[in-house]
Amino acid sequence: MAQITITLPDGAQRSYEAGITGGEVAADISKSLGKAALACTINGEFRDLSRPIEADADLAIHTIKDEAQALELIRHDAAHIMARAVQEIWPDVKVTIGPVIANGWYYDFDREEPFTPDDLAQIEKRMRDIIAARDPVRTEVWSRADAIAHYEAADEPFKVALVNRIPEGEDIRMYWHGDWQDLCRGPHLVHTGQVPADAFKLTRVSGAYWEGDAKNKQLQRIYGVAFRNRQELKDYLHMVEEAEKRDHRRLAKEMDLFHLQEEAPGMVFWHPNGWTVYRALEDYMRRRQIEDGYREIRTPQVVDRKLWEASGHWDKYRENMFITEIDEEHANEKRTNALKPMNCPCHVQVYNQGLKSYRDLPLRLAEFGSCHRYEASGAMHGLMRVRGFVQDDAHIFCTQEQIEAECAKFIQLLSRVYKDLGFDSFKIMFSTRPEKRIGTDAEWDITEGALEAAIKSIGMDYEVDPGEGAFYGPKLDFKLTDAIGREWQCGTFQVDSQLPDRLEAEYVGEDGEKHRPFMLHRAVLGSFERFLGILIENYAGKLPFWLAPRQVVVASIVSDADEYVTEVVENLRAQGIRAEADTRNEKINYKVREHSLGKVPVILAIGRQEVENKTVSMRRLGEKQSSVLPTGEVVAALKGEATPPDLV
RNA sequence: GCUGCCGUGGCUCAGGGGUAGAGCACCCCCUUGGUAAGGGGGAGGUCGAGAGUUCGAAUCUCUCCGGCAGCACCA
Repeated sequence: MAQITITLPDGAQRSYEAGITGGEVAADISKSLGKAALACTINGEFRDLSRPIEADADLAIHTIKDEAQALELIRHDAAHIMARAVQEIWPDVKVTIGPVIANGWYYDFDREEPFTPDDLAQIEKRMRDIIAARDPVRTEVWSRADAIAHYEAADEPFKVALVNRIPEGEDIRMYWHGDWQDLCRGPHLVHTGQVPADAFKLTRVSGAYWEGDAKNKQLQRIYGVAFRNRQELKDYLHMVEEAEKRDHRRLAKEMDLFHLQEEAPGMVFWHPNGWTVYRALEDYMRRRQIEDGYREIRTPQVVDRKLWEASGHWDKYRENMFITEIDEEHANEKRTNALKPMNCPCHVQVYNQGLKSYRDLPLRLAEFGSCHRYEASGAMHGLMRVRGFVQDDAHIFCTQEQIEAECAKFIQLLSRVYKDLGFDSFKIMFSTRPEKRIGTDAEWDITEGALEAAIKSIGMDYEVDPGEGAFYGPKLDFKLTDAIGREWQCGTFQVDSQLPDRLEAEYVGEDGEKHRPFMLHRAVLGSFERFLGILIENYAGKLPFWLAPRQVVVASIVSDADEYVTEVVENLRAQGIRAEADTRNEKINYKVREHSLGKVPVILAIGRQEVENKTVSMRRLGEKQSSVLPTGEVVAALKGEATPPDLV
């Protein structure tokens, strides 16, 4: 038998007979490692411990201490154990796929009856039985024909489809524990007892389409989460709770920002507090854009279908549009209008008024454009996905040569804005021509080429997202990362030669001839509604001072202080600070609690001493301590803090 | 839109075939109290809408509307 050399991560080398397995090496190194081993990495490939090693190799043995590998294995095996539990309880349920996802896994089943919460409890219990049985995991490589024959005999049509999809040359691998068997790439644990019985939880059920396609059959998906030990599971569940606390829908109630109601699904009723934040953000954006050479315009919201037919929206986008008709009884003319879902066609109308010269380009037309889109009922979500919203939209009409400079200028604006709003990093995605598109390949070559040249010249990293462009042109999408690591796609920059063509935009060039301009669609925030949702969640409601709806509450401790409280509020307001008095007949504890829950950044408490000394007792949100300071000093300091970042 | 769950006073929620309950908020009274809920009293709901079953429906059934979670969608 040939001898091979196994090199361990610390550089140590050991000699074994060819065909030895990772598990045997682990046991040979030490008895305890043999027991603790979960899986291994052979020459960089994540493998079962039972995989024979036929030639010299680098080998790493993984135990529960290797977090990434251990979690992958635990979650993956938990998925299999769950599928087995389900089939043991309901033998007629068909299995499909069960991948590992963030924090856990899911498995899709084909079953007529949906799973109920009681079912979940029953499945969990059966899973613990399987774990307690410590069934060894065994694997074999099968031929495609055998695998298909097996799954046809077992009446598992989805597995047949999966086997057929495995590329030629790749192993078709079967796994067993107990009598249960599944098709899987692996690797898996050594036995089912290595999944911690007290560190997983089935979290929810939902429908999910086979192959993610709404045209296909809907399956029943069960989600689970799994960790290495009970504490990690507890920590995770705690984190989920914390994330729920920063849900903008919940905070909106606590802070009295806005509400939604049945009569206008997906349309926001902004309350005074929420609208104050909205306006602070809008005013800021307006200043930033004007500073950057944009001209602001305003275009109609209800527009005849003729324009949408010309732009292509009637054809490509109608199912997402609100269509309006005038009541026949009263109308003496009959026309069909649509609420605008986008601003671009209207902006071209503004551009088209009067003959444009190359000297007018680039022309940057901005609009905080109110748009309406008929979103699927299940898509709506607080402020994040609404049917009526306002974009910080603008269209730049320019020549091909100007695209690069405009792109650079836009990214500079976007970086500045994100930074001002508390987001330090963002990712750029470059989306190229999609399957369904208008325009010729030659036109796409031009727009894609121009956009990629622009992003390259800026020298920032970007990822390519093939086929994800808009139907009229390629785009850059900008994804920012929030305080708890979630990514949000907000900004966009799109190159379009189609719409200027369809709506016949033109300019007179140096040569005296008429030319088509390019049109750059761009937004920094995306929609104000959504961006405010992101801001609220990012700051967990504790908005920066300049954005806070109520910046200061001045509260009296005794009613003798009421008069001075009013005076201080007037002083603050004179400096443009959003201040309110709280002279209610309540104790200071009560007032502090209420305004803290309302996320007011600064509370100024005033008692007899403060009145006497012309001071205030200042307490900042989140701090336990308060400090007594001269009123004038506090007003001046807060005035500084209230200044928006672009005016500092 | 699809699957599941949910819809009770302003908010959070309990109840559940015999015509409604709590806490908080609100109003009134007492209390003037130093940094996250002082005390007492009062008012407030045809239980999402419509239809059906029943002697009787908020409670059971169906349809619709809305919400939540996920899926699909997000040019």
